[in-house]
Amino acid sequence: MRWSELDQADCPIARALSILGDRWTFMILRDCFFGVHRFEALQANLGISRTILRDRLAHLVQAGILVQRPYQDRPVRYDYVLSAKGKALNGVMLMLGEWGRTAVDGQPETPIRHRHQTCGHVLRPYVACAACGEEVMAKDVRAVRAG
Amino acid sequence: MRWSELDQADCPIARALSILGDRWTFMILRDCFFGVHRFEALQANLGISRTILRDRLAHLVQAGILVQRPYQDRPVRYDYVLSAKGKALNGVMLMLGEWGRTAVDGQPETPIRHRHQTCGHVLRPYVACAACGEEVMAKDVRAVRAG
DNA sequence: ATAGTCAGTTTATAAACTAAACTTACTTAA
DNA sequence: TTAAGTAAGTTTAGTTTATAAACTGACTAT
Repeated sequence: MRWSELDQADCPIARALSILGDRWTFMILRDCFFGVHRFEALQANLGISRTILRDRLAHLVQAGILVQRPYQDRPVRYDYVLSAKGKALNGVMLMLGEWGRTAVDGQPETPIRHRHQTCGHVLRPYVACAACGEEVMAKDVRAVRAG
Repeated sequence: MRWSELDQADCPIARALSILGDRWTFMILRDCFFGVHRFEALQANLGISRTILRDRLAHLVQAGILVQRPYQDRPVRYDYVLSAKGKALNGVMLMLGEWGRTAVDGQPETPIRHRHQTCGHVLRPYVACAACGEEVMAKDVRAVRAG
């Protein structure tokens, strides 16, 4: 099976990954969350090849995750900024960073990366259930398979 | 820059992605969360090539995310099951699925995939702050860049 | 004029992926 | 006791993708 056929899958995780699941797209989005918005800055920061960056940015724009916002004319140059759909990835990003800190590095107390502005504390994100507000543990989730 | 150099990065998201960020690893883990544990089952279910599956499973075992648990001898055959480190990805998986449902599909009411056993409701996961318990919005997170 | 910036495009080369057949080590049914 | 079947790979050949580095075009600043 080709990766490009994955958007047909009967599973929201598969469809999400058909957009985000390649080697650089997630990293580009991470930079967008950190305020890096321009081609040259992304290329220099990620060390990605320019060909692939062009390709991935075009995909993300087409998927409605990034939006091109011109910041000059003659020649036209764009900032690549997160749309609402892109900003909706915030939760995924936070949990991915938390996993990297705690599970991969084994040390949650790395140099501060996020602060929760509303309460002022260093952010330790966790996933909660909208119905009961409790933290969702893996063992308490009954997954129903369908593709 | 090569993808393989990414594990050196000074960012927990980058280090997480150096393990998970290729085209199939996340899909393999999704299947593990859904209870698919064997080579043939994963291969048939994902439609991935056997060469890549072998490679990715070996990587995940080496990274301590999956554990091989023998289920027969002569010849030895293994189940690939999630370790604690692997189970810690639960939050990432849930948020990724939620993003797929709401942002990509635009319809949160797809056929039920997860139920929260402790409260009995269909799971609508969100990311909360451990300090204040409030939902974490993208605008309320001050990200400090460092690589 | 000359150099510099930004966002690409082109090209040759290198790496990764796919599909399909093959291998090993068994088990079960005829 | 041969013949199929199962499970987990490995091998091979061919295709697809990615990389690095140079090049292009449209400007701006000195």
